[in-house]
Amino acid sequence: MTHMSPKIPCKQCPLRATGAFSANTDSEIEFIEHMKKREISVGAGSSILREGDDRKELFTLLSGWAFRYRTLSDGRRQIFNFLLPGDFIGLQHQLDARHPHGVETLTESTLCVFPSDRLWDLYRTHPALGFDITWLTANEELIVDENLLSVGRRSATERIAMLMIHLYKRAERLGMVEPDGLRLPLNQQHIADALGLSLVHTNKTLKRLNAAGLYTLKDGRLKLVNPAAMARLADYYALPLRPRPLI
Amino acid sequence: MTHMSPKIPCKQCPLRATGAFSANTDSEIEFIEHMKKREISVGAGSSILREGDDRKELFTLLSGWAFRYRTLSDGRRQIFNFLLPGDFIGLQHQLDARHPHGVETLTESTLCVFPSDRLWDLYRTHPALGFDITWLTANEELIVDENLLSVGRRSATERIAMLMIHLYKRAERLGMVEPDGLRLPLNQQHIADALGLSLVHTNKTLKRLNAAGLYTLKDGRLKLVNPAAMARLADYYALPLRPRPLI
DNA sequence: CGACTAGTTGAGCCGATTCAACCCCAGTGG
DNA sequence: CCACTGGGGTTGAATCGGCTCAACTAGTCG
Repeated sequence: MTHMSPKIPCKQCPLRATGAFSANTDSEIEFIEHMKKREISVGAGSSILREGDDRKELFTLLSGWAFRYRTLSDGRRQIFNFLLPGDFIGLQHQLDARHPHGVETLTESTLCVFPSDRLWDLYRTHPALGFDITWLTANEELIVDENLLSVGRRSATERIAMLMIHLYKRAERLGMVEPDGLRLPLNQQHIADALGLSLVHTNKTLKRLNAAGLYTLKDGRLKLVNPAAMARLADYYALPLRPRPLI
Repeated sequence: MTHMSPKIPCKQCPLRATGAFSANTDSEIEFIEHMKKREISVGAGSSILREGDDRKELFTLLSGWAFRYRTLSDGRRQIFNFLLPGDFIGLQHQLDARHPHGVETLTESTLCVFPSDRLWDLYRTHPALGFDITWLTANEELIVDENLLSVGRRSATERIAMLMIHLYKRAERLGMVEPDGLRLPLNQQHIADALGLSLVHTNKTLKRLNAAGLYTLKDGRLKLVNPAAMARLADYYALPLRPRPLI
């Protein structure tokens, strides 16, 4: 299921064309390109990192959806976050011999692969890129904080509203929302595992929100019928969107 | 409640003497010392960062306990993590004009204060320190991940076991565990808010764990009577302890 | 002596869980 | 061509973990 693809030059990176990312100097882009060992394409449901792995590679998700998760020894699973194009993967696996998380794709995906032994070079020769990596890490933490707030203190209905609006906004920023809606590759089990709910209760809550006219979902295409009501439900505040770094 | 204290030279930093932190070069320590604008001492229950603040300062907790939290508009509060000496505070507040979290002390504390406008200098002139900041950020994220797993997928009993063992190990590493136990400055409301539980249920669950002989708590001194049983309950695995960076 | 904070306990309720069917549909293989 | 299979979704019923409400205790501080 994994193939090497022809390596896309970073200067022509399709992500940079979206305008969602901050600009880099030519020298920085050259460095990233040099650091990029290869590019892989995988199918839906592929493991990128396994729990307990000590793989020494870093990734940028170039296209597709994925998620980070961890399971308890009896199989209970918690999804920490969903990953969208531009997200950086694998830092935690480098820093520590910790029991880290797993990463699995939800759709066909392509990833840029970076050997971690060049990470130090990156900090040394291009401090601005080092800064960017810190930014990405801190940003990932903000999202996990937000999820923790949901799971700890929001009701099932509020959690689902929060997840939908949050994913929708992130995807929108990347230009992934098409006229007929946003292609959502999650099934209800993923939603349940991200929100700390059971599958059955997730199903019933989804139906209730749907019946209340807050969203439509046809053939995996999500549309928010009443984003304002959804945001109110979730106690969500839209944030000013600024370009974010891309490695 | 806030005073400036005589600035402790970083070379004689009491935290570095614990052996829990990785060594730095003289030049790095000098830089940190130069960047450290001042040192503040605050009482228990002081706000270091408020939600919504856009304060442009960074902190290292030098002594004492604190916690990071966020509240929903109707007052429900989620504690993301407890902060111990050596923890770095305030990065998220720099990166984004986001609704970030608040930080509040649990005990009298002292903090090193760094102006954030020298952060870029740090990356530029001492890339190893930049790397360290990324490490600290990624580490903080690991802890939040772990908390999210607890709140999402563990039972009340398991969550409390996890919190106790986790805090105990972190404090132990810093040499904060004394013969009569670990001084725990949390009340049951803090525990409830960290674990996504109600106060009443937290109380009952604590009593049950106590009656089961898993821990004792007298005058705020925590002792784990049966750490192995506690770890089994929480599905917790001890990790190899390696020195961690200190800024 | 209030007044306040932190902890404790019982009763009743409800949101969410588990268990168990059942449906639909896209493959797949005989 | 159709029977079989498996993944996802849906639904009802019974149960339970954790919630809310409410009251009470112990200690501390002014």
